[in-house]
Amino acid sequence: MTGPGWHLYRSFLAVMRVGSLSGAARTLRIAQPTLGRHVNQLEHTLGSPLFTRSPQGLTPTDLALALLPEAEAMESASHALSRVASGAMASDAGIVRITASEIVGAEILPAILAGLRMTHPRLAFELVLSNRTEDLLRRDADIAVRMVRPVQEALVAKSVGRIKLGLYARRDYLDRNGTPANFEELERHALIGFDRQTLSARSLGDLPSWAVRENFALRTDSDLAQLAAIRAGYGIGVCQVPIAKRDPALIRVLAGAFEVWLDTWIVMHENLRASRRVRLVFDHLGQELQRLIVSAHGRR
Amino acid sequence: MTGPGWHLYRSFLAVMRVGSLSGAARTLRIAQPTLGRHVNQLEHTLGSPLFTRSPQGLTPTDLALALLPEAEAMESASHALSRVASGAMASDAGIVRITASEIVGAEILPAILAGLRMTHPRLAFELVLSNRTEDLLRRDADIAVRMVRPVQEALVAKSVGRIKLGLYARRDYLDRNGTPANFEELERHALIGFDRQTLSARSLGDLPSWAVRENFALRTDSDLAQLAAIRAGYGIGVCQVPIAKRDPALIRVLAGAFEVWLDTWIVMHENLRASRRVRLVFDHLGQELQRLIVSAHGRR
DNA sequence: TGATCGCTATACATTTTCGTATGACTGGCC
DNA sequence: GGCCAGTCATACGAAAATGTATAGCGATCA
Repeated sequence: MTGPGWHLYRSFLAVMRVGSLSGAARTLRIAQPTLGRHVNQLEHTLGSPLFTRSPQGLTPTDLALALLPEAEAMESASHALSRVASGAMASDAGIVRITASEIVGAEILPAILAGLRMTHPRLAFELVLSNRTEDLLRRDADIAVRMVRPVQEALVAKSVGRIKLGLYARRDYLDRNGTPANFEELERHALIGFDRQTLSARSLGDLPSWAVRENFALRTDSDLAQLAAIRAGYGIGVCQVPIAKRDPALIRVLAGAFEVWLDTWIVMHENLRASRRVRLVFDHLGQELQRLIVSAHGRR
Repeated sequence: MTGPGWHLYRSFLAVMRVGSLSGAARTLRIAQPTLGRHVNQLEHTLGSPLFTRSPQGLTPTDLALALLPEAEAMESASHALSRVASGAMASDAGIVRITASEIVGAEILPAILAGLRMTHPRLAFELVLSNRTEDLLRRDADIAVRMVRPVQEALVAKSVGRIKLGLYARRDYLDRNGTPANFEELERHALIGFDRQTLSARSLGDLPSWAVRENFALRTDSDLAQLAAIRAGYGIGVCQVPIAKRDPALIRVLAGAFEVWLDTWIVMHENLRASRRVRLVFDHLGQELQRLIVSAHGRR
């Protein structure tokens, strides 16, 4: 009827991650026999074994592998619940979990969050850097910064403008290799691009003809690695204009020919409207991002 | 650190729904003092009261209202977990939870599921009739029948063709009021349409000029009520062609002028790929829907 | 080959949680 | 006004879950 208690699945998750009863018991700070009983009980109610025991530890069965993502989803929900409950009384205390792309999360958010924490020192943040768009509905995060317009009805979305993308290289690279004047010349250069076609690459729409995998002299799906390569003078790559402007050594190339805009949204789950803490962060994030974008594009 | 146990929130949910400790205890089949202790403990760990007690029952505070959707999300995850675990060993036993639009769920699915249950009598189904598209990611259902192409990466989607929509009325209504020959004449008729603009109405794209709220002689957002009104001879309304064909009394009007196609998808969560039971239903549903659609449009 | 380390499984005392019984209170109804 | 049906709160014995201590087993290494 009403499924097994949550603590059974918590123990199950720990065993799946650690691989042994003893180790899992240590991480959960409970006794090992307790954990063993939990697993036994879960197996008993399910009617099938979850692990094959051995003196070296426990190895999961197919059933355990099938159950894993579901148990993880429940864990996400549990964490979300704890977050909402955490600073429920005070409006400016508690945890806010934010997801964003790697670039935004590493280059833009830290400064904004630092400012926010100056005025609200009781806030704490959790950052999840990923390009998956489903984090909010699964409640893996409270707030998301996304480059695509959200379509789900249960989400509260706010547009913060469009971020411009441009091609950049470090000054000394261009001094050594020359500055390309058109797309044809680009192919002779050390291009930095994606490895497999990632979501962030796809979101740019149809790719120009030179932007194919074979032309890239450095291929990686990590946007941060691409940025680092540009900064290291490796070659020419795509970079967000507001970020590139902070580094005087980075020079924009083919400014007239290559210019792409990324629609930027900040999104939160509808349920969190009532949480003043999340709203506070949501509003602040919206203001700062908006300010950042218009100021960067104002003095272009 | 690790939030309060799930049983506390389960008790919390029951109290929120029933409104009293005693009543909630009855629904959960536990003792009333136990439930009271649960609520007390939850309030203690949160640091704030959740309810204001009175001899008439408990009324929730703002904090309780904020926590409610989160706790419900966790309940959904818990149910999904139980479903996956339920018939884990056998491939054709257990519960499969399906969500679909009202029309599909009430007019099309029952027959298909009945056939499936003939060959697999140990299957059980749960039907959720709603037009919300987020049910799958929130794990409110295992399988969804949707009229929009899913965009989330975590979903496995299969197209089953396009369902045709047409304007229909019962024969005797047309005998009494005449058959419209063009859209202008349509406005003199008893039109059946939406009340507020619903999602299913919006998914049709831009609406024709006569399809505005003011022209409707019966306004409801329930697709089932619209269908019932057509069948009752109330007037002219939109109906799926495969469904209308089953009722000889329903006559299509303006067949050449009004014709809209609904892309139809059947979707399941990626996590459930390993579940043979869900796959079984997924495949069967896909086959039957596909068969239904092509046969209906073949002998048009 | 014997010592050691890590693992799981069992035995028993302890703590926590739960259920039954009961008291105290409020509101409606005759 | 007094009775009754409903509520929440408290007391105490019963049941369940947990922790400590220990035995048994396999792998590794000198």
